[in-house]
Amino acid sequence: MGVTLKDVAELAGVSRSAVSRTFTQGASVSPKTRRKVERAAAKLGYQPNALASSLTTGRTKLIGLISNNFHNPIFLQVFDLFTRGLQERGLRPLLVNLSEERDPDASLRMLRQYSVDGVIVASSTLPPTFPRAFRDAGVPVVHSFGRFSSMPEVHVVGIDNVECGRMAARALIARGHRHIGFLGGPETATSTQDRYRGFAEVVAAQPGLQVGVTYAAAYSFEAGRAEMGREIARGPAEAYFCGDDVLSIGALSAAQSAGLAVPGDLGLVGLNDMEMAGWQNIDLTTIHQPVRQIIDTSIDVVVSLLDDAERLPEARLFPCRLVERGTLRPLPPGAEPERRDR
Amino acid sequence: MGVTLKDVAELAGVSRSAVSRTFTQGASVSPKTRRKVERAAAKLGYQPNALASSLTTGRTKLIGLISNNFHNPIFLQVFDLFTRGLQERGLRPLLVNLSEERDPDASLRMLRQYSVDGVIVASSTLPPTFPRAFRDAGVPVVHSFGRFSSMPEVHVVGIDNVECGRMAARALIARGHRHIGFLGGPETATSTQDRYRGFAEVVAAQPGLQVGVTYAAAYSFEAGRAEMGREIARGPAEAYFCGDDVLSIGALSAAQSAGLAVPGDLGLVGLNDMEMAGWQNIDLTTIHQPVRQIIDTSIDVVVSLLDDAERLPEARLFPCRLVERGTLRPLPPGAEPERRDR
DNA sequence: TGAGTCTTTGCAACCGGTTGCATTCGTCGG
DNA sequence: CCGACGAATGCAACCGGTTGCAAAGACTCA
Repeated sequence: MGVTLKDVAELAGVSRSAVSRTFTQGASVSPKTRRKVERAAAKLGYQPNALASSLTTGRTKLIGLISNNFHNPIFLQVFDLFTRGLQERGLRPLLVNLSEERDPDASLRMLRQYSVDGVIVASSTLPPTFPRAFRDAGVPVVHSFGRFSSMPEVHVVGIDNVECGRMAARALIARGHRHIGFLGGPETATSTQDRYRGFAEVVAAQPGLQVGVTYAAAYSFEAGRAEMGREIARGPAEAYFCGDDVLSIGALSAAQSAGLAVPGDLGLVGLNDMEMAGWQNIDLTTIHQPVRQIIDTSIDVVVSLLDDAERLPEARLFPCRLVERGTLRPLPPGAEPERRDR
Repeated sequence: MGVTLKDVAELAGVSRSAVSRTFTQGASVSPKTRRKVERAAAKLGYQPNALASSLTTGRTKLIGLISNNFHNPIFLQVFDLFTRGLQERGLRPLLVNLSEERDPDASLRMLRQYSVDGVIVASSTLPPTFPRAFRDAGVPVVHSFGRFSSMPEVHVVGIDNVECGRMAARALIARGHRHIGFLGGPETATSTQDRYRGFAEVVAAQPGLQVGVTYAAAYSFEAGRAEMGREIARGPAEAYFCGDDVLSIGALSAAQSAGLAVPGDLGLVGLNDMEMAGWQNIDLTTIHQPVRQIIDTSIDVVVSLLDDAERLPEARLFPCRLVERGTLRPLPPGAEPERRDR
C-alpha cells in the first residue's frame, strides 16, 4: 500500500541511507543525489513514516493533551490555541478526555504505549496526582492552569488564584459593598480553595463586613443558577465573586428570574473573561485570565523539556486584571481604584 | 529508558515471541508461560510499544480528528463526544486544527506520516475537497456534519439541511408571520446553501409572503449581531430563521439593544440546540440537531471502515426537531402544528 | 602527479515489536 | 510402551526507518 524508503531508493538508484539522509535535517548528501531522490520521491508520492523513524530516534513529536474540562466554553479556546500552537511547532496533539477518570494509571499507560514526547495537562480541577504520575514515569509534563506552589513538583503555568481572590474582594469592597459573598466552584478544586483563601484574607483585614460563602456543585451554568437561587431565597449578599464565568452567568440568570436588577440589587464578578462574557446580552464584569499567554508559555515549556527533560520544575504565573462591564456597579466617584500591591 | 520485550523475555526466561504472544489476542501460549511472562512484565512495568507493533500489523489505532470549527460552543460537545467515543473503543484521536487552512495536502501528508487508521472530518463548513483528498489517498474517512448527497463520494453523517430550512419556514409561517427572513451563515458554506434552499422552497409554495434574505459573515455572535443590526436599520422582518444558535444569540442581542421585544416584535429560530440555547437568560427557540447520534454513528462508520475500507460510501441522515422556547411566539390556538411530511 | 583532507555513500546493525515455519513438547489411544 | 497429533515454543526474517563505520570519491595544495 504505502510507498517506502526502499521504493524510492530503487527508483532513484541509490541506497536506502541516501534517501533517509535527504529527508533528515543536517545530514550529509550531495546536491546531485538529493535531486535524484527528491524527484523519485515526488514521482512516487513518498511520505516518510514518522512512527517508524520514532523507533530509532526515540521522538514521536506526539504530545498528549489531557483535560477533563469539556463543558466550559473557555476550553474550546484552550483547545484551539493548544492545537494551533503545537501544530506550528511541528508537534501533534493526542487528545485525552479524562472527564470521568479518577485514576491516572490508565491514561499514563496509554500515553506511554504511544510514546508521547511530552504531556500537557490542561485543567484547573484535575488533582496533582495526574501530572505527578507522568513525571514519575519520566514523561515531560506541564500542568497548565494548575495550582501555584513555591515548591512545584512539576512545571506549572497559570494564574495566582489567591491573588485573584484578593482582587475580587477588593473590587467588591471598593465599590462600597458591605455584605459580600463568595460563590465558589466545587470545594474540592484547588482553584476554588485558592480563590477563597485570597478572598477571605482581604475580607479579614477589613472590619465590619458581612460575608457569605457557598459552593456550587460544578463549574456550570445550572450549578451557578441553582446555587444563586438558594442564596436569593436565603437572603442574598449585595455582590458576589463567582468561581468562574459560566457560574456567574448561571447566577446572573437566577437573579434575572428572581426579578433582581443587576448590578443594582445584586453585583457579580466572574473569572476567566471568556468570549461570551463580552456578549452584549451578558456583559459580565469579570477577572481576565490571560489564556493565550498561559498556553503559549505551556507550549514553550514542553518544547524546552523535549531537549532537557531534567529541567527543574518551575511555576509561572501571569497577572490577571479586572474587566469592567455591566454586572458590577462602578466605583463611587472619588474612590481610589483598588490597590494593586505587587 | 523504556522496558522492552527483550527485557521481559530475559527475566521470564522465555523467547521474545512468547512475550509478544502473551500480549496479543488469540495467540497460542500455555498458561504456565503466560503466568511467567505476566509476572516479569508486572515487575518491570512493561508496556508494549503501540507504535512499534503498528509497523508490522499496519494498524496504529490512531484516528485523525479534523475540524476547523474551534469557535462555536457546540463543538466543545462535539469534541467531548468524539474523544470519549473513540477512547471507549480503544482508538486515539489525533486532533488537527484546520482553522485557516485552505489546502488539504498539508494535513493529508501529516496524517499519512502518522499512518492514522482513519479520519473523521467534523465540520459543516470544510469543502468536500478535504474528505475527498483522504479518500483518494486510500485513508478511510467519514465526514461528520457534512453535506448530504444521494451519490456520496465519501461516508457522510449528518442532518438534512434542506429539510431543516423547510422546517424553519413552516414554523414561522404556522405562527402567522407574513414577513419573514432568512439570516444565514456565510453564503459559501454548503450548510447555509442547503438551509436556504429548503426555506425558499416552502416560501415559494406559499403566496403572499414577504421574504428577506441576508448572510452573516461568519457563524459567530458578532456577525449575527452586526447583520441583525443592519436588518433592524433597514426595517426588519417579523421573524427570522438564523443560520445557527450562535448567530441567533447575536441577533437576539441586537434586537434587545434596539429595544425590540422578542418574540413580540421580532421572532427568532436558530439551529443546533446547543446547551447554551437552553440557558434561561437566552431561552432560544431552535431546531435540535442530534449531535450525539451523529457522532456515535460517525464512530461506528469509521470503525467498520477499519475492517472493510472498500465499503461503498453511504450518507446517513438524522431527523431534527423544533425545540420551542422563548424566542418565537407560540402557535395560534387552533392552528394545526406544522406538517411533518416524511 | 600524488599525498592528505573532507565529503559522500553504502553496508549492516539496530529500534521494538510480529509472525510463518519448523521443532519440540505433552498427551492420548491403541 | 510406542506412534500420532495438536499445542506450545523458538528461530529468524521482516515492518520502515536511522546511524556508526569504513570505503570511495572529490578536492586542495604542494
